[in-house]
Amino acid sequence: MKKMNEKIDWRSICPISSALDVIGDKWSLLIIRDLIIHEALTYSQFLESPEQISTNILATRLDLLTRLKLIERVHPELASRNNAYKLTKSGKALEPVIKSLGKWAGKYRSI
Amino acid sequence: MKKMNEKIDWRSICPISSALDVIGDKWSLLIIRDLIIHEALTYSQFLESPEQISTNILATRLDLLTRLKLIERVHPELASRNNAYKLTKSGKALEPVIKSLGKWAGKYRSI
DNA sequence: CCGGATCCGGTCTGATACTG
DNA sequence: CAGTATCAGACCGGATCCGG
Repeated sequence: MKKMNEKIDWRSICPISSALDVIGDKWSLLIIRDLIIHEALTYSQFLESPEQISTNILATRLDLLTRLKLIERVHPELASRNNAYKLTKSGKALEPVIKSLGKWAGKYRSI
Repeated sequence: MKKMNEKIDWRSICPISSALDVIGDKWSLLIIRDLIIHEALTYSQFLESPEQISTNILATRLDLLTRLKLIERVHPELASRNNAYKLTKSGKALEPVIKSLGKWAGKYRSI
């Protein structure tokens, strides 16, 4: 551990390491972005996203995000066919993060 | 360093995709976090971070972030020895993103 | 068809050793 | 101190296959 003698609030920044399994992955964030925009999406609807995620990657990410409880099935009682995914409460709570990220990108990474 | 995936550039359309070049990578984000906290750090100081980045990864990430103009050398006129890195203006502008991410992690991901 | 699972070549990662 | 070189293994992603 490093010394903590700064003015910035360390505790609001340090948990970043724990968030890395979510935001440290490109595809996971894109899935969350899509769900923020569209509320609920099926497996094949994710595949239609412009970024062209491949099926195996999508499957592993959906599984990961489900186990992390950031997303969940819209109708858990149904079979997988035509079942959609939506954000959980903690998944929705990422919206400010994604929005501030989008704001930054629009300002500093526009072409 | 070469581009990792040279396909159709959807990043020009979606700002989030464009931002994922930076924050879609675990180590890049940690480097930026460290620089937000410490203002300026040398190569070996990065290596002391608790996450234990390895030397080759650190070198490639510092190079990537420099080329993206998110970080820069504190004394460009000096040789690399004892030279530190700091955030550029656009790098600093990521602070709100990182803070909101930290806030989310602190609330929804137990430390 | 839909929601994945499996296979496989190629790329990237990261621990370690090494160099100026 | 600030990086390279190396190399095995993990991971990505495209194609294909499979169960319901």
